[in-house]
Amino acid sequence: MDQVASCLAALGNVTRLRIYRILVRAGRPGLPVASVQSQLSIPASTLSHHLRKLLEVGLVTQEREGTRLICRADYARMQSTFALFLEECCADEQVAQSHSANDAPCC
Amino acid sequence: MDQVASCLAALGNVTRLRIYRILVRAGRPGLPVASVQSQLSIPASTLSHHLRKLLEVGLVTQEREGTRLICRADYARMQSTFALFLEECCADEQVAQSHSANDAPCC
DNA sequence: CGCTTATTTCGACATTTCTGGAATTACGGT
DNA sequence: ACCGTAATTCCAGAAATGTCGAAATAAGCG
Repeated sequence: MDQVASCLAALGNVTRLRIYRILVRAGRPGLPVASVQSQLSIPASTLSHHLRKLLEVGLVTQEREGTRLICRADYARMQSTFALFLEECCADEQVAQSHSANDAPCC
Repeated sequence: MDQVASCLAALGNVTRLRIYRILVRAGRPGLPVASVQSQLSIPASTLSHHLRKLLEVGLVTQEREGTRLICRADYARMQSTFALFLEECCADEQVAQSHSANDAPCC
């Protein structure tokens, strides 16, 4: 629960969401930090702070490749972050006797 | 983008995540505020603040039923919040010539 | 109307977050 | 060893967030 919340909090910032989106789109090969920066035009220190937060919660991994640092989205962590909602949907719902027009299934 | 970020930020707090989870599990019928409170044992004012934030971003709706206020998770908003990631996964990925053992598809 | 239950608003405080300039470390090439 | 590029850490200030008691508002009931 805490882990999910911290991941969501990490993504709940427009700048970090942009960063993460870029990495998600980049797929397995990932991207060097500088390449991410060039797509966002924000100061390097700001980017570094945000990347660190994404690293801390495990949504992103880094691997050094010579002078550059490759960032990749961790898809497993992404999956486990969102699974909570989709799996538990209406788990506690009481079955109603009569179904009205508004009773479309929620999931 | 901003909307998605604000929804994720709203869920990126353990207390609000618990509240939202309870409502997601409750399904279409929803739950009155007091019922949510009894499952969390937090002060009413604190709960009210968090509920307001969930309302503001559209993740939760409220409807008065006599003296009680029924809260429901908005499943459409939940869907649109998470869709971004699953849909855009590796959209920008370059197709590699050779596939190594680590090249499992990410989505 | 007055009472009770349900819920929100107000106010105030401590804590965390976001931002970015300046200095620092990391790495490879010459 | 020195230089240039890549990236992080340090620092500091402004702004937002989380918490909750006390007071206020809303709705039904006798």
